[in-house]
Amino acid sequence: MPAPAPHPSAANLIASCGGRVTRTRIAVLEILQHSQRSLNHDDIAAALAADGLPHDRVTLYRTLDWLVEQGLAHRIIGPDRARRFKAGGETGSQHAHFHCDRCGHVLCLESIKTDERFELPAGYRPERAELVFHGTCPDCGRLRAAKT
Amino acid sequence: MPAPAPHPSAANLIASCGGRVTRTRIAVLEILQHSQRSLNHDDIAAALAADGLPHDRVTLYRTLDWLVEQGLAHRIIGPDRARRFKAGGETGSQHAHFHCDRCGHVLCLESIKTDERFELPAGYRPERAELVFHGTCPDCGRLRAAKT
DNA sequence: GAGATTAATGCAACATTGTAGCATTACGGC
DNA sequence: GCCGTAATGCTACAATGTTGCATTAATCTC
Repeated sequence: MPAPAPHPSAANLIASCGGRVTRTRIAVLEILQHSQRSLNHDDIAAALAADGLPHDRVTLYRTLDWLVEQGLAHRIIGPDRARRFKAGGETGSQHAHFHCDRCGHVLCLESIKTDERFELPAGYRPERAELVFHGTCPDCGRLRAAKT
Repeated sequence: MPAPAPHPSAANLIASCGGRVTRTRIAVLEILQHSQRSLNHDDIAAALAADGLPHDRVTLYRTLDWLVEQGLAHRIIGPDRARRFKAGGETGSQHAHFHCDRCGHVLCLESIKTDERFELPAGYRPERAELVFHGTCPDCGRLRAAKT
Protein backbone atom coordinates (compact mmCIF):
# COMPACT_ATOMS: atom_id res chain seq x y z
CA MET A 1 0.00 0.00 0.00
CA PRO A 2 1.47 3.39 -0.94
CA ALA A 3 2.14 5.92 1.78
CA PRO A 4 -0.74 8.36 2.36
CA ALA A 5 -0.15 11.51 0.33
CA PRO A 6 -1.89 14.86 0.91
CA HIS A 7 -4.02 14.17 -2.15
CA PRO A 8 -3.69 10.62 -3.45
CA SER A 9 -4.80 10.23 -7.04
CA ALA A 10 -8.56 10.45 -7.27
CA ALA A 11 -8.65 7.38 -9.50
CA ASN A 12 -6.66 5.36 -6.97
CA LEU A 13 -8.95 6.35 -4.13
CA ILE A 14 -12.02 5.39 -6.12
CA ALA A 15 -10.53 2.05 -7.18
CA SER A 16 -9.54 1.23 -3.61
CA CYS A 17 -13.21 1.49 -2.62
CA GLY A 18 -14.13 -1.29 -5.01
CA GLY A 19 -16.21 0.97 -7.25
CA ARG A 20 -15.80 1.50 -10.95
CA VAL A 21 -13.45 4.25 -11.97
CA THR A 22 -15.57 6.48 -14.15
CA ARG A 23 -14.94 9.87 -15.69
CA THR A 24 -17.63 11.46 -13.57
CA ARG A 25 -16.35 10.12 -10.27
CA ILE A 26 -12.77 11.09 -11.01
CA ALA A 27 -13.75 14.56 -12.15
CA VAL A 28 -16.04 15.23 -9.18
CA LEU A 29 -13.52 14.01 -6.64
CA GLU A 30 -10.74 16.06 -8.22
CA ILE A 31 -12.94 19.15 -8.21
CA LEU A 32 -13.59 18.64 -4.50
CA GLN A 33 -9.92 17.98 -3.77
CA HIS A 34 -8.80 21.15 -5.53
CA SER A 35 -11.26 23.40 -3.73
CA GLN A 36 -10.43 25.17 -0.50
CA ARG A 37 -14.05 25.65 0.38
CA SER A 38 -17.05 23.34 0.32
CA LEU A 39 -19.07 23.25 -2.89
CA ASN A 40 -22.75 22.83 -3.55
CA HIS A 41 -24.28 21.01 -6.50
CA ASP A 42 -24.36 24.08 -8.69
CA ASP A 43 -20.68 24.78 -8.11
CA ILE A 44 -19.74 21.24 -9.04
CA ALA A 45 -22.04 21.11 -12.05
CA ALA A 46 -20.52 24.36 -13.29
CA ALA A 47 -17.00 22.99 -12.84
CA LEU A 48 -17.92 19.85 -14.76
CA ALA A 49 -19.44 21.91 -17.54
CA ALA A 50 -16.26 24.00 -17.70
CA ASP A 51 -14.30 20.79 -18.26
CA GLY A 52 -16.63 19.80 -21.06
CA LEU A 53 -17.99 16.86 -19.09
CA PRO A 54 -21.61 15.79 -18.80
CA HIS A 55 -23.21 17.05 -15.63
CA ASP A 56 -26.59 15.44 -15.18
CA ARG A 57 -28.20 16.55 -11.97
CA VAL A 58 -29.28 13.09 -10.86
CA THR A 59 -25.92 11.50 -11.64
CA LEU A 60 -24.23 14.22 -9.64
CA TYR A 61 -26.45 13.55 -6.64
CA ARG A 62 -25.72 9.84 -6.84
CA THR A 63 -22.01 10.32 -7.38
CA LEU A 64 -21.75 12.63 -4.37
CA ASP A 65 -23.81 10.31 -2.20
CA TRP A 66 -21.50 7.49 -3.21
CA LEU A 67 -18.37 9.47 -2.41
CA VAL A 68 -19.76 10.35 1.02
CA GLU A 69 -20.78 6.74 1.61
CA GLN A 70 -17.25 5.59 0.74
CA GLY A 71 -15.72 8.15 3.06
CA LEU A 72 -14.04 10.07 0.24
CA ALA A 73 -16.01 13.23 0.87
CA HIS A 74 -18.15 14.75 3.57
CA ARG A 75 -21.35 16.69 3.52
CA ILE A 76 -22.41 19.83 5.37
CA ILE A 77 -25.93 21.20 5.43
CA GLY A 78 -25.87 24.97 5.28
CA PRO A 79 -28.37 27.47 6.64
CA ASP A 80 -29.79 27.76 3.13
CA ARG A 81 -30.63 24.06 3.60
CA ALA A 82 -28.53 23.14 0.57
CA ARG A 83 -25.91 20.44 0.79
CA ARG A 84 -22.27 21.30 0.40
CA PHE A 85 -19.44 18.85 -0.16
CA LYS A 86 -15.74 18.69 0.47
CA ALA A 87 -13.09 16.06 -0.15
CA GLY A 88 -11.95 13.96 2.79
CA GLY A 89 -13.90 11.63 5.02
CA GLU A 90 -15.91 12.69 8.00
CA THR A 91 -15.20 9.92 10.47
CA GLY A 92 -12.01 10.24 12.44
CA SER A 93 -11.65 13.93 11.73
CA GLN A 94 -14.77 15.59 13.04
CA HIS A 95 -14.28 19.30 12.78
CA ALA A 96 -16.21 22.53 12.90
CA HIS A 97 -17.28 24.62 9.90
CA PHE A 98 -17.52 28.32 9.24
CA HIS A 99 -20.30 29.85 7.19
CA CYS A 100 -19.60 33.34 5.92
CA ASP A 101 -22.76 35.46 5.93
CA ARG A 102 -21.26 37.76 3.31
CA CYS A 103 -20.00 35.49 0.55
CA GLY A 104 -22.00 32.42 1.56
CA HIS A 105 -18.98 30.13 1.42
CA VAL A 106 -18.50 27.32 3.90
CA LEU A 107 -14.99 26.59 5.12
CA CYS A 108 -13.62 23.77 7.24
CA LEU A 109 -12.03 24.61 10.58
CA GLU A 110 -9.88 21.51 10.93
CA SER A 111 -8.31 22.92 14.07
CA ILE A 112 -11.58 22.81 15.99
CA LYS A 113 -12.54 19.25 16.82
CA THR A 114 -16.11 18.45 17.71
CA ASP A 115 -15.40 15.16 19.42
CA GLU A 116 -14.34 16.94 22.57
CA ARG A 117 -16.62 16.25 25.48
CA PHE A 118 -19.55 18.50 26.17
CA GLU A 119 -21.61 18.26 29.36
CA LEU A 120 -24.93 16.92 28.16
CA PRO A 121 -27.89 16.44 30.50
CA ALA A 122 -28.47 12.93 31.80
CA GLY A 123 -30.01 10.47 29.36
CA TYR A 124 -28.68 11.95 26.14
CA ARG A 125 -26.36 9.69 24.18
CA PRO A 126 -24.63 11.83 21.58
CA GLU A 127 -22.83 10.09 18.73
CA ARG A 128 -21.51 13.11 16.89
CA ALA A 129 -21.71 16.86 17.06
CA GLU A 130 -22.05 19.53 14.40
CA LEU A 131 -20.54 22.90 15.12
CA VAL A 132 -21.08 25.71 12.63
CA PHE A 133 -19.97 29.29 13.13
CA HIS A 134 -21.62 32.16 11.33
CA GLY A 135 -19.93 35.46 10.71
CA THR A 136 -17.36 37.02 8.43
CA CYS A 137 -14.57 34.98 6.85
CA PRO A 138 -10.99 36.28 6.59
CA ASP A 139 -11.39 37.26 2.93
CA CYS A 140 -14.55 39.27 3.46
CA GLY A 141 -13.15 40.77 6.66
CA ARG A 142 -10.12 42.06 4.76
CA LEU A 143 -12.30 43.60 2.08
CA ARG A 144 -14.40 45.37 4.66
CA ALA A 145 -11.35 46.61 6.54
CA ALA A 146 -9.85 47.94 3.31
CA LYS A 147 -13.03 49.82 2.44
CA THR A 148 -13.55 51.40 5.90
CA MET B 1 -46.68 46.72 32.24
CA PRO B 2 -47.30 43.31 33.82
CA ALA B 3 -44.37 41.42 35.31
CA PRO B 4 -42.71 38.96 32.93
CA ALA B 5 -44.19 35.49 33.38
CA PRO B 6 -42.62 32.22 32.22
CA HIS B 7 -45.05 32.27 29.33
CA PRO B 8 -46.62 35.69 28.93
CA SER B 9 -49.87 35.66 27.04
CA ALA B 10 -49.23 35.02 23.37
CA ALA B 11 -51.56 37.87 22.45
CA ASN B 12 -49.66 40.28 24.68
CA LEU B 13 -46.33 39.29 23.19
CA ILE B 14 -47.64 39.79 19.69
CA ALA B 15 -49.19 43.14 20.51
CA SER B 16 -45.96 44.35 22.13
CA CYS B 17 -44.17 43.81 18.84
CA GLY B 18 -46.45 46.27 17.11
CA GLY B 19 -48.06 43.65 14.90
CA ARG B 20 -51.71 42.88 14.52
CA VAL B 21 -53.07 40.31 16.94
CA THR B 22 -54.60 37.69 14.69
CA ARG B 23 -56.06 34.25 15.37
CA THR B 24 -53.31 32.57 13.39
CA ARG B 25 -50.46 34.30 15.17
CA ILE B 26 -51.90 33.64 18.60
CA ALA B 27 -52.58 30.00 17.80
CA VAL B 28 -49.16 29.36 16.28
CA LEU B 29 -47.30 31.03 19.12
CA GLU B 30 -49.34 29.12 21.72
CA ILE B 31 -48.66 25.85 19.94
CA LEU B 32 -44.94 26.59 20.02
CA GLN B 33 -45.06 27.66 23.66
CA HIS B 34 -46.82 24.50 24.73
CA SER B 35 -44.41 22.15 22.96
CA GLN B 36 -41.36 20.73 24.64
CA ARG B 37 -39.66 19.96 21.36
CA SER B 38 -39.22 21.96 18.18
CA LEU B 39 -41.92 21.61 15.56
CA ASN B 40 -41.80 21.62 11.79
CA HIS B 41 -44.44 23.04 9.49
CA ASP B 42 -46.39 19.79 9.30
CA ASP B 43 -46.56 19.50 13.07
CA ILE B 44 -47.87 23.03 13.41
CA ALA B 45 -50.33 22.69 10.53
CA ALA B 46 -51.67 19.51 12.11
CA ALA B 47 -52.06 21.25 15.47
CA LEU B 48 -53.92 24.13 13.81
CA ALA B 49 -56.19 21.69 12.00
CA ALA B 50 -56.91 19.93 15.30
CA ASP B 51 -58.05 23.27 16.71
CA GLY B 52 -60.34 23.78 13.75
CA LEU B 53 -58.31 26.74 12.52
CA PRO B 54 -57.32 27.46 8.94
CA HIS B 55 -53.81 26.31 8.17
CA ASP B 56 -52.74 27.63 4.81
CA ARG B 57 -49.16 26.64 4.04
CA VAL B 58 -48.06 30.07 2.87
CA THR B 59 -49.65 31.89 5.78
CA LEU B 60 -47.90 29.51 8.12
CA TYR B 61 -44.54 30.21 6.51
CA ARG B 62 -45.10 33.94 6.78
CA THR B 63 -46.41 33.77 10.31
CA LEU B 64 -43.40 31.77 11.46
CA ASP B 65 -40.97 34.05 9.65
CA TRP B 66 -42.61 36.99 11.36
CA LEU B 67 -42.40 35.39 14.79
CA VAL B 68 -38.70 34.66 14.26
CA GLU B 69 -38.12 38.18 12.98
CA GLN B 70 -39.79 39.62 16.09
CA GLY B 71 -37.72 37.41 18.34
CA LEU B 72 -40.73 35.46 19.61
CA ALA B 73 -39.50 32.16 18.19
CA HIS B 74 -36.33 30.66 16.85
CA ARG B 75 -35.57 28.41 13.95
CA ILE B 76 -33.35 25.34 13.68
CA ILE B 77 -32.44 23.66 10.41
CA GLY B 78 -32.35 19.91 10.83
CA PRO B 79 -30.31 17.34 8.94
CA ASP B 80 -33.39 16.62 6.84
CA ARG B 81 -32.99 20.26 5.76
CA ALA B 82 -36.46 21.10 7.07
CA ARG B 83 -36.99 24.02 9.37
CA ARG B 84 -38.12 23.49 12.92
CA PHE B 85 -39.43 26.15 15.28
CA LYS B 86 -39.63 26.72 18.97
CA ALA B 87 -40.98 29.55 21.14
CA GLY B 88 -38.49 31.97 22.64
CA GLY B 89 -36.02 34.28 21.00
CA GLU B 90 -32.63 33.27 19.76
CA THR B 91 -30.54 36.28 20.70
CA GLY B 92 -29.40 36.42 24.28
CA SER B 93 -29.95 32.73 24.90
CA GLN B 94 -27.86 30.92 22.34
CA HIS B 95 -27.97 27.25 23.13
CA ALA B 96 -27.19 23.90 21.59
CA HIS B 97 -29.73 21.48 20.13
CA PHE B 98 -30.05 17.72 20.12
CA HIS B 99 -31.34 15.80 17.15
CA CYS B 100 -32.47 12.26 17.89
CA ASP B 101 -31.62 9.92 15.03
CA ARG B 102 -34.33 7.50 16.16
CA CYS B 103 -37.45 9.60 16.59
CA GLY B 104 -36.27 12.58 14.56
CA HIS B 105 -37.22 15.10 17.24
CA VAL B 106 -35.11 18.16 17.94
CA LEU B 107 -34.75 19.27 21.54
CA CYS B 108 -33.19 22.37 23.05
CA LEU B 109 -30.23 21.96 25.37
CA GLU B 110 -30.58 25.25 27.23
CA SER B 111 -27.77 24.26 29.58
CA ILE B 112 -25.19 24.30 26.79
CA LYS B 113 -24.46 27.82 25.70
CA THR B 114 -22.85 28.42 22.34
CA ASP B 115 -21.62 31.91 23.07
CA GLU B 116 -18.65 30.54 24.95
CA ARG B 117 -15.37 31.30 23.29
CA PHE B 118 -13.86 28.90 20.79
CA GLU B 119 -10.34 29.30 19.47
CA LEU B 120 -10.89 30.26 15.85
CA PRO B 121 -7.99 30.75 13.42
CA ALA B 122 -6.90 34.33 12.81
CA GLY B 123 -9.12 36.40 10.57
CA TYR B 124 -12.42 34.73 11.33
CA ARG B 125 -15.01 36.95 12.96
CA PRO B 126 -17.76 34.70 14.27
CA GLU B 127 -21.04 36.28 15.27
CA ARG B 128 -22.89 33.22 16.43
CA ALA B 129 -22.40 29.48 16.60
CA GLU B 130 -24.70 26.56 15.97
CA LEU B 131 -24.07 23.40 17.90
CA VAL B 132 -26.17 20.34 17.14
CA PHE B 133 -25.65 16.93 18.66
CA HIS B 134 -26.83 13.78 16.96
CA GLY B 135 -27.57 10.58 18.80
CA THR B 136 -30.25 9.02 20.96
CA CYS B 137 -32.54 11.12 23.13
CA PRO B 138 -33.49 10.09 26.69
CA ASP B 139 -36.91 8.77 25.62
CA CYS B 140 -35.56 6.54 22.86
CA GLY B 141 -32.65 5.47 25.03
CA ARG B 142 -35.07 4.25 27.70
CA LEU B 143 -37.09 2.32 25.17
CA ARG B 144 -34.00 0.63 23.84
CA ALA B 145 -32.75 -0.19 27.33
CA ALA B 146 -36.12 -1.71 28.20
CA LYS B 147 -36.10 -3.88 25.09
CA THR B 148 -32.50 -5.14 25.49
C1' DG C 1 -70.69 51.16 16.77
C1' DA C 2 -69.90 52.39 11.43
C1' DG C 3 -66.68 53.27 8.00
C1' DA C 4 -61.98 53.68 6.29
C1' DT C 5 -57.24 51.99 6.11
C1' DT C 6 -54.08 48.63 5.35
C1' DA C 7 -51.77 44.54 7.50
C1' DA C 8 -52.57 39.86 7.19
C1' DT C 9 -54.58 36.06 4.86
C1' DG C 10 -55.69 32.59 1.28
C1' DC C 11 -55.22 31.01 -3.21
C1' DA C 12 -52.70 29.77 -7.52
C1' DA C 13 -48.66 29.41 -9.71
C1' DC C 14 -43.83 28.94 -9.57
C1' DA C 15 -38.80 27.94 -7.88
C1' DT C 16 -35.44 25.04 -5.77
C1' DT C 17 -33.64 20.87 -4.02
C1' DG C 18 -33.72 16.11 -3.88
C1' DT C 19 -35.75 10.99 -5.43
C1' DA C 20 -37.60 7.02 -8.15
C1' DG C 21 -38.00 4.17 -12.30
C1' DC C 22 -36.10 2.54 -16.29
C1' DA C 23 -33.74 2.25 -20.76
C1' DT C 24 -28.99 3.05 -22.38
C1' DT C 25 -23.94 3.43 -21.97
C1' DA C 26 -19.43 2.15 -20.88
C1' DC C 27 -16.14 0.01 -17.24
C1' DG C 28 -13.65 -4.03 -16.35
C1' DG C 29 -13.13 -9.13 -16.54
C1' DC C 30 -12.68 -12.63 -19.81
C1' DG D 1 -13.20 -7.70 -29.00
C1' DC D 2 -17.35 -9.54 -26.20
C1' DC D 3 -20.31 -9.71 -22.22
C1' DG D 4 -22.33 -8.78 -17.74
C1' DT D 5 -23.40 -5.30 -14.84
C1' DA D 6 -22.46 -0.96 -12.49
C1' DA D 7 -23.09 3.62 -13.60
C1' DT D 8 -25.30 7.01 -16.32
C1' DG D 9 -28.85 10.04 -18.25
C1' DC D 10 -33.42 10.65 -19.20
C1' DT D 11 -38.32 11.68 -17.54
C1' DA D 12 -41.37 12.21 -14.12
C1' DC D 13 -42.29 13.05 -9.44
C1' DA D 14 -41.99 14.61 -4.33
C1' DA D 15 -40.98 17.86 -0.69
C1' DT D 16 -40.07 22.37 0.81
C1' DG D 17 -40.16 27.12 0.27
C1' DT D 18 -41.39 31.77 -2.45
C1' DT D 19 -43.96 35.37 -5.27
C1' DG D 20 -48.00 37.98 -6.82
C1' DC D 21 -52.37 39.44 -6.14
C1' DA D 22 -57.21 39.64 -4.82
C1' DT D 23 -59.84 39.21 -0.51
C1' DT D 24 -60.55 39.45 4.50
C1' DA D 25 -60.40 41.31 8.87
C1' DA D 26 -57.71 43.95 12.79
C1' DT D 27 -57.17 48.45 14.16
C1' DC D 28 -57.90 53.50 13.89
C1' DT D 29 -60.79 57.52 13.53
C1' DC D 30 -64.77 59.47 14.14
